[in-house]
Amino acid sequence: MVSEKVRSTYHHGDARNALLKAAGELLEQAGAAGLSLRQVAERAGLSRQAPYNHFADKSALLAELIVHGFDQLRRAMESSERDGTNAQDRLRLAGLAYIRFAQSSPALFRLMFASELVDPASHPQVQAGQGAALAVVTGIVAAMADTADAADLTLAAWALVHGYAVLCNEAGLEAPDRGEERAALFARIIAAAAAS
Amino acid sequence: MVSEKVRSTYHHGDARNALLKAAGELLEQAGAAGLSLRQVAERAGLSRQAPYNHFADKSALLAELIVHGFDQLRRAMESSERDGTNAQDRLRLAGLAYIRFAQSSPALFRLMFASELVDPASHPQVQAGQGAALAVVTGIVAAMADTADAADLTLAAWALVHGYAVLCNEAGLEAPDRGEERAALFARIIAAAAAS
DNA sequence: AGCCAATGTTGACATCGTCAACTTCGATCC
DNA sequence: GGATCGAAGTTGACGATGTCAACATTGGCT
Repeated sequence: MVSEKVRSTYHHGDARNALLKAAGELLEQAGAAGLSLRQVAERAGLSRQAPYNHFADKSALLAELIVHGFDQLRRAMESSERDGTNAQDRLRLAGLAYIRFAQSSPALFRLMFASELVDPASHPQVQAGQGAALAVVTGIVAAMADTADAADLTLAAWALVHGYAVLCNEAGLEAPDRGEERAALFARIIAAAAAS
Repeated sequence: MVSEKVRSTYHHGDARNALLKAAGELLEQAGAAGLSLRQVAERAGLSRQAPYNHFADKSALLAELIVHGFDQLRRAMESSERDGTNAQDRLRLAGLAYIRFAQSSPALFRLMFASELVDPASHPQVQAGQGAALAVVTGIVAAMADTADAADLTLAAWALVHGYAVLCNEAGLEAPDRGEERAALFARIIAAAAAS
């Protein structure tokens, strides 16, 4: 099924993508700390050192995974947000997409917000990805509050959903099937704050 | 200043505490991933293997640090909460204590919510510490809402403050000196939700 | 005085990230 | 078409790490 075909040529042909794919699989399976470059290379059918032909070092590879993750997250929020009937509903759907993303890719989600492993400051692409994802939230909240409060409420909305997602994943806050009602609760809270 | 006194006896006398202290220092300095047991032992004036006389393995040592961290956090929230003039003000102060804790010990705070490094499920003491800290929030929020909404709002309050703290530390959300106004904002939001 | 469990130490091993040096190949120029 | 050159791939080596074993030292109890 997967690209397990034995490499017949000396050159791989698509090593970079193979490495990224292998890394993504190992990430969810072993966690970011347990992910070793050597295992990634082996799973991609390459030697230990091969990753260094395509990435500066381990954190550069992880940074690519993170960028891809923020892309997925942004797209998930954008596409589900469109189905909302009003601003509060759109915020609810975006929040739900955020929570679902964190639930379905917990290790990637953790990595995306682990500045210790991959410092966004030294990987500008990561910062850009974060910014693009946040912009979705900003866009929705702007429609709910007057401009004076929009920044505060955007921050609160992001913090609320992000905190919930983190606490569920890391502290076992509550069962994963509560996501839907929580997204509704959070949207209601932000809407109430916008109205007051 | 520190306990740098050369050990004259074969037995250290207070090895366990010395190891914990050294680990705590190295944690903030090198991060949880960069903290090595061997460095901890060396800093405590012991040999590589000495930690294994007092802790089952590396994660057991980290678990102890975490427990101590939750104790600090709970105490900080409890003591500042007492100065509040009403429920909203008490929530504001507890939130501020939470944010300040995350700012002053970022590596410890990260470790406390990194289930990948130290799984709370396999370290019951960690879970207990988390629960005790959360109980403070529960106590405050209970005074703001009728019992039907209390659980929802407790969860929201925790998520809001935690998310903000995480995003500041990990994503550089905003400058650390905004903590005070943010705590006030968050308390206002929860109060508004309780009233609606 | 003598023993024993707690505590401390060094030896050894597999694994990891990464630097160096070498090999192989495919595209480009005469 | 054959030489060439850089990109891509490979193995060797090193220091660091967590941890298992085996051994050394000691303080307290009998």
